[in-house]
Amino acid sequence: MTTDIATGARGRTRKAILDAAVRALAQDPAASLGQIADAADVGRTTLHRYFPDRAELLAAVAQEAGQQLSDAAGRARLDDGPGLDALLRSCQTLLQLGDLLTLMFSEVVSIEACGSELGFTQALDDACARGLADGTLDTRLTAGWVQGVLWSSLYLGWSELREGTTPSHDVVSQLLLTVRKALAAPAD
Amino acid sequence: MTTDIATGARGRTRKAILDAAVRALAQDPAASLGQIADAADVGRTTLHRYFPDRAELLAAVAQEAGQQLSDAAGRARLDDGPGLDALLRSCQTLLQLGDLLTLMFSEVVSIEACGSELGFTQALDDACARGLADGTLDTRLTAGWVQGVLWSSLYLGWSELREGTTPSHDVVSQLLLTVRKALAAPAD
DNA sequence: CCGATATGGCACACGAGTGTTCCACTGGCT
DNA sequence: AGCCAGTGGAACACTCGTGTGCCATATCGG
Repeated sequence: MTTDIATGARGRTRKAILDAAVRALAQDPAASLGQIADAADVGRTTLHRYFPDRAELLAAVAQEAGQQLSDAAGRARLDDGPGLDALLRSCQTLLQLGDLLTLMFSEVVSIEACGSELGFTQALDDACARGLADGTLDTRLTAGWVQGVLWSSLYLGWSELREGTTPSHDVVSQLLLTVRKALAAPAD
Repeated sequence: MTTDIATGARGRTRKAILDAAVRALAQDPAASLGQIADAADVGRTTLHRYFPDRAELLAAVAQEAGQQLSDAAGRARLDDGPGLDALLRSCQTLLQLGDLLTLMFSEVVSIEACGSELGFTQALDDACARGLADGTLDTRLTAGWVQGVLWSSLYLGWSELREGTTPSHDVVSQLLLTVRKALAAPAD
């Protein structure tokens, strides 16, 4: 407990490196350790002191991503209410992951690898299945396709958001609108 | 004309290298020239004979992509009929680009760089504007967002297709269904 | 004040990818 | 046969990222 993972100087710089890694890798999936160290305002030596390998750094980033992912899923209350509403809520919370979304889509870290550990993937599957069963989702679509629409739309939203030219509110409203229209069961 | 770009042995191996580059770079955006040469069943020396630089190879790939892109756009007849229908047609033709889509999304090749030259970007913009004006597209959406939905859905469809687990016909039908529902103007 | 901890800079060795050069081989053509 | 374009392989030098070790410096707590 004297050297906890989040205590004092060690914890602070560790987090700084991790954050910088997410930022730098999102901007360039092949960013060198030197670039990451620079982004963290840290010497490359120090980076190696915390993460001996590039692989270990990536693993730590993946773990961090998994944590954020399951936090966002928790905030979305995936188990509550109609399936479609749960998915739309998760759109909003997942959008806050920011650069982590870029990392998942550029496959620097795999969604399955860090999401499955904490049951996130399972919760999302369940929400899709529930939505197809409770009549809120279009049954002409596969559960897998529904998830795919969610992720690709999320990526689109984050791209627009990162661009900075569209106000955050407009992005969210257009995102929710298109996803709902695309996935909702037909009126008749 | 004795040494045209597509004539005889030189043209054939050039095309083989280009195709292999698309394949290899789609699978791994950081593929080495050696890997590309292997994929083309060609010595690395030969590859350098055709494309002295890695940059030149990438430029050639981009040009090829631009050509394919504008061909697909032509087949989709972007200027004909209601805007929404034109976009749905382009979904189908663009899906045939295959690995080239992966290259565009992994930003090995930028859509703007190779698409703008041939007026493809312009034609797509026009189709979106026409759709918003003729009442086939949902006017609550931005033209930019409409294009974004098109591309991200296209990426989703190609991902499923490449996976190989879903039959081609099912992918196309789900793709067209979700895109149409997402972008179509509301019934009332 | 002093020691422990954390950090930064520097230098080194190592491997991978790249671009170049040179030479040998094969095929088709006259 | 000889010629020649096209090709493949080996060798080389160069760059860049990586991982390691060492030493000087700063900062915090006693």
